[in-house]
Amino acid sequence: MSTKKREKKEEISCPVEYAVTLLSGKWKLRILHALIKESPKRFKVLEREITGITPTMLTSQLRELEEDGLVSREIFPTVPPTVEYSLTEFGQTTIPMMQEIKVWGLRHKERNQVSENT
Amino acid sequence: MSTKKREKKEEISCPVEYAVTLLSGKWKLRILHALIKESPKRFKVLEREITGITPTMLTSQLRELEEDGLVSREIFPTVPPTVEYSLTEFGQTTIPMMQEIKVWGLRHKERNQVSENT
DNA sequence: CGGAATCCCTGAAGATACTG
DNA sequence: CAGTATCTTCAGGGATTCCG
Repeated sequence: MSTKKREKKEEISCPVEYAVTLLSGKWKLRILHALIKESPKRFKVLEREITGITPTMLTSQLRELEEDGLVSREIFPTVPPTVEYSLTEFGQTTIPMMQEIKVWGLRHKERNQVSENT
Repeated sequence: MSTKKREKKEEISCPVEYAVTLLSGKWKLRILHALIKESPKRFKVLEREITGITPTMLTSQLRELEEDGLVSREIFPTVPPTVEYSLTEFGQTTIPMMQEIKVWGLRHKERNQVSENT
């Protein structure tokens, strides 16, 4: 059953809380990032790219991103099954946000390293 | 003990993963958001503003934000103890990112509501 | 007021096995 | 290949209590 605690999205007022609700977790942003870099991508490609994720988690996170309209899923009835994931048009609206997150991540990383190395 | 799983930050290469590691969780972004809106703020003020958070969580999240250099803590030895939290200079580098997150949250919220309410 | 410490429970997520 | 289903574990986080 995919009935989780995600159905009370309507009651949220704060936009930040809203975004957090949709994007929190270790993997959502990583998946979006991978799809922003290149899309569509196959399941296995995502799995290899997102280091540390398990297939189970990848599936569940992709499903949630799909539910939220950020990612679309296309199945090709080939003999070895092929499934491709793409950013939807709405998913692409996350690009500026993801860009800022990436920039900030870089900054913090550098900051951390100068204070820890040498 | 504050020994959590957060000490392997140095091994992370992906900037997005980096940011996620530092900001994941329901509360970090909410706290930053609250402090961006106004800073410094007292513990109780934060607790009231961030609906749903428990004092325990607020404390622990503030400690982690402090460790990561995003937030600073100042104690005033008044009779009823006063503790104020502020964004550090580095914490203020999150402002553009937070702004994008907020903007995106607003977008998604509106999008959701038109498809759910008449 | 602003915490720290403790107890406890739930649910997130890993491992494994099986299917189309 | 791309999943689904099940079982189990473990730690995040709530409630409560106590302290400076």
